[in-house]
Amino acid sequence: MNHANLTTHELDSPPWLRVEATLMATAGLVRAAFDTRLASLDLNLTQASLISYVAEFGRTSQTRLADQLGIGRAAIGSVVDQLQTRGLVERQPNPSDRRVWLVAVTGAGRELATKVAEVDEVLRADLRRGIGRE
Amino acid sequence: MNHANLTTHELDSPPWLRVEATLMATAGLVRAAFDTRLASLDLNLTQASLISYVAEFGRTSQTRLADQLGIGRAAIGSVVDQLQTRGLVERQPNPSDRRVWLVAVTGAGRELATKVAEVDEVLRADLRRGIGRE
DNA sequence: GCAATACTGTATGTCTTCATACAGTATGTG
DNA sequence: CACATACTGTATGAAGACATACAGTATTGC
Repeated sequence: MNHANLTTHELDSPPWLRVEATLMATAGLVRAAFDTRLASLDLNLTQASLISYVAEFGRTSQTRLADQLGIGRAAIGSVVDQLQTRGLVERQPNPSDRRVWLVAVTGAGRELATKVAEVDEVLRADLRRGIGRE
Repeated sequence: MNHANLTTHELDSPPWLRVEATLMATAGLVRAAFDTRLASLDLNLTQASLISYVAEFGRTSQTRLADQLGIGRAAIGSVVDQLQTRGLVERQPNPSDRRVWLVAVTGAGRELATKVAEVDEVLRADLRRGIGRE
């Protein structure tokens, strides 16, 4: 739907900031590919990463999530809000530090995480096979 | 300044969407590295790419620029606005098609483009040498 | 020629992220 | 204990990009 002309960018184009533009474009393509495939689960890449991480490593503070996912604390808060609204994760207080929330995956969230893992596996195989030109 | 803990993300972390998260993080690092180095020219990566492209290939329609730079037409319009305000590029009418603007680099823009090329060369060398862990 | 179709650039609203500032809580030092 | 300092999560405003819809212009088919 939104990746109609994803292949328009010419990777064999001349050297005006070629390396970086190509990398950025590739990253965009990968993100788009994920978003497309995750759309059936109604998740974007960030949300899926967060759920996957918590499902695998258990309750995690938001600051740690921010570090692990490579985005800021403010952004993490908003993502947790979204997932919490949908009942996929929940915030639990940390008895030993009242500043932090421990983000935990719910039953529904754990279920969804397994589907995310399947999507991940398929797409990774596709990438390895070298779909298109990435 | 804004890349204080860029290295916090652990590239050797477990396999929860590892490949994609790493790629996205790396792209972010590269973009950040460019933005930092281009900040002295008061340009971001998109603006620099646009100027470099036009400086090298001459007058170009906005749609073509959008395709080449891998962003949408709406976004290109806004970038051209910014650069035009600063007198780095200008919009010239296309006599044979009154729908399109031909974006051309000005004298000041061409001058700046050479500096962008220098920054590009330096950073590319740094990347090749494998600064940090990218 | 004329209608239907396609294309260009712009306007608009939304989304995601960032940077900054802040209040509340912990921690370390004297 | 009191104070300064550091840390956590949130609020806020900005930037950059997207998708969509639109008006104006070209092009195509009849």
